[in-house]
This record gives sequence, C-alpha cells and structure tokens, in this order.
Amino acid sequence: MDYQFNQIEAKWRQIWQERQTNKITEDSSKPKYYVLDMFPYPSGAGLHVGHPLGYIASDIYARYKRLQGFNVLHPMGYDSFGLPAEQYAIQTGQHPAITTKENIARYRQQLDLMGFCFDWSREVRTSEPSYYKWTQWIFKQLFDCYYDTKSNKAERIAKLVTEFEKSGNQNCNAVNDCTEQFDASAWNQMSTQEKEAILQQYRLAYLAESWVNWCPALGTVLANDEIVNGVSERGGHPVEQKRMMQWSMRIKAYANRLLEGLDRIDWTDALKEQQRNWIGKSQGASVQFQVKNTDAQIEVFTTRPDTIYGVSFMVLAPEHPLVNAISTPDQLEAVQKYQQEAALKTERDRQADVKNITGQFTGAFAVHPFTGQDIPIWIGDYVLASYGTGAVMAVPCGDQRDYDFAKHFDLPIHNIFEGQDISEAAYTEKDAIIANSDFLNGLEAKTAMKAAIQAIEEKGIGYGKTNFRLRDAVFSRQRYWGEPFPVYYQDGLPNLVPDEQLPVTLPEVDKYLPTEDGEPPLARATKEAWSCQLGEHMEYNTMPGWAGSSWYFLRYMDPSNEQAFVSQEKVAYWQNVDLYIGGSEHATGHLLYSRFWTKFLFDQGYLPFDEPFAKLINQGMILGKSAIAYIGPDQKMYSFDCLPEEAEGFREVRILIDLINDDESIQLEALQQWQPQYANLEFVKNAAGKVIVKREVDKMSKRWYNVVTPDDLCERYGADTLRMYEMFLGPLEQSKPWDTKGITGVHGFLKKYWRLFHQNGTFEVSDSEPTPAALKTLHKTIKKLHDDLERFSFNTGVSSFMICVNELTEQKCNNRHVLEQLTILMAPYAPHICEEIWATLRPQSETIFNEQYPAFNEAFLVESSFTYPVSFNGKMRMKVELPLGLSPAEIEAAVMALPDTQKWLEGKTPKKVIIVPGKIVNMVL
RNA sequence: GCGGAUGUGGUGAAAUUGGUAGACACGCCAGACUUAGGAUCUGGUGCCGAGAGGUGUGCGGGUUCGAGUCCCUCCAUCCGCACCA
Repeated sequence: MDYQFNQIEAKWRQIWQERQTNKITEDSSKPKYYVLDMFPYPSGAGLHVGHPLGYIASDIYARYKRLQGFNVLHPMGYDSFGLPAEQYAIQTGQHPAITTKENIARYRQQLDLMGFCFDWSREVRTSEPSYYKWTQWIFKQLFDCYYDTKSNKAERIAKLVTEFEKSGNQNCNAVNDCTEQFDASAWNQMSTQEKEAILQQYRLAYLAESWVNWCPALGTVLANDEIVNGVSERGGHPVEQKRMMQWSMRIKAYANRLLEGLDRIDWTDALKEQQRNWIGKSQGASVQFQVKNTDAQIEVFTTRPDTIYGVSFMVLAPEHPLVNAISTPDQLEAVQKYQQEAALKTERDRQADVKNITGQFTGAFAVHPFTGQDIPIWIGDYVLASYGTGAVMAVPCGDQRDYDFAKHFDLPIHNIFEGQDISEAAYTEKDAIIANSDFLNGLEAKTAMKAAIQAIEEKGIGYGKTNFRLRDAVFSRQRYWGEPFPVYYQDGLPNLVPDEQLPVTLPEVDKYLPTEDGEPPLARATKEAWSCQLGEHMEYNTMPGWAGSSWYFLRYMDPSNEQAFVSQEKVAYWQNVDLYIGGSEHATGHLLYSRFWTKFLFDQGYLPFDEPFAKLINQGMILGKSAIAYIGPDQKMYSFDCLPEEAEGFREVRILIDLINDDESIQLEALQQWQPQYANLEFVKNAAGKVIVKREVDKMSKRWYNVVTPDDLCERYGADTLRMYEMFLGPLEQSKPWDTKGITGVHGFLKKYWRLFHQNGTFEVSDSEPTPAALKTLHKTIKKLHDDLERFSFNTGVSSFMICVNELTEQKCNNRHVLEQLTILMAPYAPHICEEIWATLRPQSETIFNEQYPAFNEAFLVESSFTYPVSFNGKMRMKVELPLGLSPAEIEAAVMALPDTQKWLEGKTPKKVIIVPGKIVNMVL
C-alpha cells in the first residue's frame, strides 16, 4: 500500500474538526503553556511558503508540550485593520469589511491545509466590534490615567485632580509636558476648559499639538517606524513635518521600565539592543543659559556637564520657539530665511545633508553661567527640535559636530583637555583630565561630571537629568479602516463615551477619502450613522494599526467575554506568553507598544504580570529566487550564457518561476502563452538549445513573480512533507532562499517511514521483543529530539528522524513498541501520517495527542565497548576497541600493551597521557 | 559612524561542555531492478595525490597534548539605528 498523503491528510483534517481535537479549556489540574504566533494581516495575496515557517515551528512546539502533559494555549487570529483593504476600498468602492472577510476566508483555508492545531474557537479579529470594544475601553483607561513617579506606576487622573485642588502642581510627582506652575487657588479658579488643557499634559492618552510625520499622498500621519529612509513604508511616498492636533500615548513615562524589563525576558541580544537603542537613555544635566540683556533663558540638555568650560557658543534648532524673540533686528531677516529653508527640507533631506554644514547667527548672546563670558547664539539644522530641549551648548573641543560647526563658521574653540591635541578633530573620549576649567581642573571626566552637576544645582541653574530618545507615540490616523475613538467633543473638549455605549462602531460613509476640507473620512458619516450620538461631534480620527495588536494575546484567553477584556480568573490561569514566534520587523513597533500596554494594565491591577512575552524567537525570512531573463536591443530573449561581454542595451525582465525547469531553462512555449508581450518573442538559445535564466534572491512577492505557495506543495507532496521540509531548510532564525528541489528528500523519508509498517502490501508490526539495536536507535532519537526541541533546533530534529528511520530500515525492524514510540515522537512534526498510523496501531485511540511523549531511557544506550581514537601529539594514528567502564589507568595500560602503540612511540616514553573516558586517548611525546 | 549577527564541500547544513570536522539531505558519478515512472534499492562523493600520505572550517596570530568551538588583529556579507547634544 502506497503512502497516499492527500487522502490521509483530508481524512484527518475532517476528523480533527469533527472531534474538536484542538479545542482546549482552562484545566487547573494541568500546568499551562502559552505558544503564540504573531497574527497576520490578511492581505489579498494569500500566504506564500514563508508565512507558515514560524507557524510550523510553534505548532510543533505546541504539540510537543501537549504530549508532555501541558495544557497548551495555541490560538490564531487576524490583525484585520489596515491600509491595503482601505486602499482597495478607495479604488473600488468595496467596503473594507467585505475584502477583509474574503481574505480571512482564504487565509483560513490555506492554514487549515497545513494541519495546524490552532484552537479556532478562540479566534480574534481586531476589526470586529466585539473585539475593538475593548481596544476602546483600554484607550479610555489610558485617557483616565497619569504616570506617578513616586509610586512608579499609572494612577487615576482623579487622584491628580485632588492634589491640584489641595496644592496645585508645585510638588507634583507626575510625568507631564506642563510648563506652567500653579497653586491650589489658581487651579480652583480655572474654567473647565483651562483645567482640561492642563490635564491633557498629564494623561497617558492625550491630545496635543505635535510635530508629526505628515504624508500628503496618503493623507495621514505616520509613526516613526512607518517611515523607511524618509518615505512612507507603504507606497514609498514623501513625508514632511507638520504641526497638528493629535492623540498621543505617553510611552515616555514607561521608558525606564521598558528598559529595565528587558533584563528579565528571554529575547535575543539583537532585539533587546534594538529596543534599548530605540529608548535611547542618556544621563547628563539640564542647564539654563541666560540670554544677555533679556529675561529669556535657554534650557539645554548635555551628557557632558564636565565640559561646561569648553562652551564657546550655543546652537538652537531652527524651529526653537525663542529664535524669533532673541534674534537682533539686523540678523532677523537672515534668520527667518534660514528657518524657511530648514522647514522646506524634509527629514530625509536633512539626513542626506549630514556633511553639509549650515547655520545662521542670531545676533544674540548668552552669558556663560560660570565664566560670565558672552557666547554667541546660532541656529543650525543639526540640532533637532524634537530631542532634548531643541538647543545645545556647543563644546567644540569635545564634540565632533560642534567642532565642525565651529571650524566652518570660524568660532572659538577652547581646549579643556589636559595634553590632548585638538588641532585636527575634537577629542570625544571620556578619559581625559579636565583643564582650564576653574574648579574642575585636574579631575577625571567621571568625577568632574559629578562636581559640575553639583555646582550647577547649587547655582540653581539646572539639575542632573536623564533624557530619552524615545518619543511619545502619535495615536491618530486620518483613515477609515481602523478603530474609532470612544471620544466625543463638547464645547471644544474631548469627552469619553460611557462604557454602556461601547463599542463605538465604525459608521458607514459614502467614500473612504478625506473630506474636501481635509477632515478624516469619518467626518463624512452622518450623525445617524454613528452608533452613539453624543456632544457636538464624534472624534473623526481612527486608531493606528498597533492599537489592536498591542493586547490581542490577552483576548485569546477569553475571546467572547462581554463583561471584561479578559476575566481575572482566565488571565490568572494562562499568565503571559511562554513562547512567542514572529518576524523581527516588529522590534521597535508592536513589541514595544505591547510591552507598554501590558505594563499599564498591570499597574491598574488588570494583569498579574508586566512583561507580555517571556521568550521570543524571530524566525528568518524565506526569500524567493527570482528568474531573470535578458532581452537584447533586437527584442530577442537571450540565454544568460549567451550574453555578449558588453551587454549594452539589454534589459532584465523577471519571469514567472513556474515556467523554469530544474536546469534553469525556460519553458519557451509556456512563456509565450504567459503574457501577451511574449507571444511572438524570439530566442537566442545556447549550445544545448535552451534559454537559461539568471537567479537572484529577492523578497518573495507577486511583483517579482517568485512566489511559491504552500497550497501547490501540499497538493504535490502533502502537508507533512512541507512541514518537515520547511523545518529541515536550516535554523529557524536564519533567512534563506526557498528552493523546492530538496523537498524530495524529506518526502522520500516519509515514504520510508510508511514502509516500516507496510512491507508486503499489508500493514504489519511484530509483537516480539525489540532488539537491543532497535532500542538503542529509538532511545538515541528520543534523547536527541528532546534536546533539539528544548533549544528550538527544529532542523536537526528532522535529521534525527531520518537517521532513525534509516537505521530501523537497515535493521528490518517492525517491532510494535519501537514503532509506536517513534510515531508519538514524530507526531508534532508530521501529525497527519502519525495519526493515520496510530489509528491502525491502536484503533480505539481518539488521537495520538492524548498519549505521553516518549521518555528517554539511558539504559538502552549503554554499550559494551567503545572504539577510542588514539593520538600521538594530537595526531590520530589508530583506533582501539576497549570495554566501557574502564578507569583511565586501565585504559592507559590496555593501550600501552598494544604492539602498534610501541611502533608509534618509536621507543620513547610518553611525557603525558591524556584520557577522556568515552572520548579520546592522546599521548604527548 | 554606532550596535547586532553570520562566515564550514558544488548546494542547504551538522558538530549541545574545547576531544575522530563535514552527520543528514540536495546535486553529481557508477551500478542493480524494471510494465522507462519525476519509482525503488546499492556503492561512491571536501581538496591534492596512482598510493602511502598530506591538507582542510573567511585571513593572520595566540592559548592548549588537542581549536570550527576560547582570546587578539584584520577582511567580507547581512540586518537594525543614524546629526540623539
């Protein structure tokens, strides 16, 4: 009987569904384990072989844990709000909900083919009102909280209001953007509007005018991580800076905890470094500089307060609010001209222009707080408005950028480093002795820093300060296909929609474009189209993509709860995710925001943990091998090996990889039928009469015609083969190009495994005692597999199965015990074939996944002898078979007694004999 | 520039604590069987050499009886960040 994978797989897909084999419930008698995949955005293109890579790995691990007796939560869902569905809606008028639904159906069909053990009864979709009701609810909690620096957690805003009523904000321990100071009576005299304006500067979700990355082509605001090289990640449109009223998240409040939490989780160093880099903690001091002859003060942040005597000028960002006020009349025109030029430049231009030093003198001077000297104030676009205070104290001797600026504009450079030459470049190391600096003279940088901060604080002109690069996250999008805010406006003030009226559902609109006067698409909705009609109007922005994905892993625990986003009991049982698998592209987006929301929900007592993902693995990307053909100036297609040396006038075209044979030649007739432009194409063939293509590795994508789909491979080889082959390709974390050629090896292995049971046309296993050799093979494999899975090395696991089946075939083993154990062992990798075999071996069994994972027994591995390699001075010369269990002395005696040993010793006595029992014997002469 | 990772046959790759480098698979070569299938099975396959043997994990050093593995210098590739004061 042949291995009929298509029939077997279809059968078990159906049985699993009928018996609800993968449905799980909270069961406190078993330990829990939570295996999670990053849920996909259901795009119209469907899945290619790269998508399931991580899912296969997590599926294997989930099934393995289940066989070990864990109650495993392994869910799947869809991140179903997003731009492509909306773009499609704009073009076709089709409602994004319909496209999304269709795409999800297609995804589900493809995922089911692979035999994943997802508990689909727990599916979540971020675009479902029953889901985003709770995204809105979490937003409300964030709006209603501030970050208390004393208790070091989020607290209710009502607590802050009470404090303001009692003592104003003089001694308030809250993270804020508030620049004004007020006392209790001032607060109590404020109007509702004034109070709310203040509170917005404390709330964790707040409305503020902020610099945003505005993309005119998309008509929306983008987050920093949605911009790649200065253009939008999606579509590649230019992005410019604009000041707009936006919702933001005060993620900065959590900067320290986000940083410190990294030490407690099992992620790769690369990923942790990326997050550390993104958070960008730096310690230093904030210092006030008095502007000469005015009341104005300029606050700067510096990491080198020890170099304060080296300050010889200041530079402000062109956008700095004080620039116009302090510029002298004779400089004002030039200053404004420079400001305009800077504003026109996109961030991209500024980045590209690093080498080009520009700046403008304001005509104003500041007073050096220690020397009292006049220091000129300049503006320059190398100073960023959005970092620190948007102003720097320039220390040209210690900072290369300040040095270059000083050289370019011929500004003074004071050397404050003992014995350092700064005639060519700044001295940026922190190991020099400070000189020419009054009370700091002779100190090392470290001590000088402390002394400087102390002096600054005593003078009352500043304080020691920690600064973060992390910026608050803009939370508004001028888009249709996203979560509406649970917010309405009354008298110009934002108000929260009451819980009873959640969710605020997405209203119908006539078009998915912004309105003519630039309002977001939701402004097109009539009042009646909204699920709640409160105040003057609802919030027209929608939430960004990361809103729904920041907490979805919690919803799987309790997907249909209508009273809470997750019940206390369920979250207490499931806790955080034990193993999270997904791509590294979310390093500074999703993974950071998710940690932020988790910490917030923890602070508010909704969760018993504050890190969402205990262990994280980034699977590598599977790349496509594009096929490139060459068309000459004569419009003929040339074989790659027939290209002239100087291929001028030749152009490269990518052709569908399905049209390429194994020998890299094109199926010419199929090509002519593929696209009309090739219908009458002529060819320049090589000596073998073929047209060869060049291969290039690209991202797998429809536009490169290099997509390989799992559907085709399941059809030809079966899901079990595809699952094992994807694992066999190499280490999970590594990116690698897809190559279908090798799949026959894995397919052949499964056939070989099948033949262990089906030798003479019938299913046959022997009930006799297993041979020692077979038991040795089995237990070797059990141990290897266990170790491989514990270190997430799925590829070596597949190899171990191959070796095992090869050995058992060679031993002609068809022993029931051995084959049963092997089948359980392999079930996580190849669930369909193993279920089929198990059903034949044990017809009463419901599923193999109710069995116990095979236990390793070392007794079966013990050998009677071991063949020692014997080396002389490290060079292996002979092999000696000796019984096991000998002491090193006995081994030495046995080896020395051999005539061959005497031959290699050439009459000498070894200086030293090194013996590692069970490993090696080495003689040092 | 900074940070992270990776360099092993024709190819994908193994080698878990320093202990016989190249397991396993693809490809290739030779053969068997055959109702000629893209089936199955057997043997070979790092490089040099007829052979004994030599040599070999990006380059160059070091530690060690012994290094793919540990240390130092350099080189290459990939990824992330990038005027962050």
